[in-house]
Amino acid sequence: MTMKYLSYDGPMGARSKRTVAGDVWRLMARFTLSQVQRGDQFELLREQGLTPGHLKALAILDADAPRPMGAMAEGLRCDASQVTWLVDRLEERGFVERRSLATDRRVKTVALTDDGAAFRARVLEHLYEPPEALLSLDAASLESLREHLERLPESDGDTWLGSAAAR
Amino acid sequence: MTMKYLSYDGPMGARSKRTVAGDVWRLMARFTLSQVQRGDQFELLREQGLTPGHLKALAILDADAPRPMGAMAEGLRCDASQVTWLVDRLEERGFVERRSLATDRRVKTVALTDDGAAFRARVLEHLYEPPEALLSLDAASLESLREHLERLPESDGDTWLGSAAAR
DNA sequence: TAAGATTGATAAATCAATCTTA
DNA sequence: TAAGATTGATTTATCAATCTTA
Repeated sequence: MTMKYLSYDGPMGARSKRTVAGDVWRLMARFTLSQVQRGDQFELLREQGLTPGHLKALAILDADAPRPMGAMAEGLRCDASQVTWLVDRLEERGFVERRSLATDRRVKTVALTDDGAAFRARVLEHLYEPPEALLSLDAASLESLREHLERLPESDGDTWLGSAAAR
Repeated sequence: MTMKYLSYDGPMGARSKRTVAGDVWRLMARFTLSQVQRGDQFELLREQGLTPGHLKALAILDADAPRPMGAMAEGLRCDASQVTWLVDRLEERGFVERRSLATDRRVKTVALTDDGAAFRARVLEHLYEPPEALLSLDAASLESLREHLERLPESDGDTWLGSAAAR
């Protein structure tokens, strides 16, 4: 409020809002990224010699609907060659299988196996476990956070685990 | 409330709190990671042919206090050899310089140059700019988010940009 | 020709030697 | 011997051919 005359972003409200948004972004990014870096979420994957990219690949597969590799690359926001590599590893472990598409023989689709669907479920459940640090907040704070975070716009696509490469 | 008798996490309060925390974690992680993946924050770095790891390295340097490479590896939670590589690139661009420590000639410290300090400031400022999506929330929501996020415990160390490698 | 998947080349990370100084 | 930095080997990503089918 004391900076009213220093603002050049427009009226006081706008300046203040941007500042608060900056604080929120810094706090949220710091917390999330330092938690992700701890990597507890990826234990199960590492046991299998897989990377966070493989989790992302599993996450965008649907047990009932084999998905073309090209569509996976789009969903993962990564290069087609990376999908080749990811699917190679997943196939070696018996989590997915490639199928040829009868209607267009250029296309290969990727289908989850039963093992793959089970592993996918376990690893996603583990991923979604809230970090201990969050539980140090009281119930009312958590409710409030949920309420406001729910208002954020959806990011387009299904890229919430970061690039296939990111960890 | 309808699940009271299914809970095995203890009293209803505990079960409910963990569930809410899970929602918060999912919402927060999804938002943060999809924003980071867009990579707008790293434009300035890419122009210089540098990676998010280099930003992290710059971020933990202090213009007034050269830092031993070993201490950087600790701060960055990465291998010493990665620090060698990061500092090589930063030195090529004139952003830092290696110095030998007179009191222990095994140690090399890394000092920001004037150019490095200026670049560090620009790039951090850019990084801290809140994403547009956050500004779609109203001022009251943002204030509430800030208030509650501020209660989160500090992550130990200064690793908030993720591993030196992560993007 | 172009679309879709793969292979090969390079970049950026981790892990295991190596080399210098304490 | 051990600590600190570097170099080399391997893994995981990106970018540029290549190979097959439409």
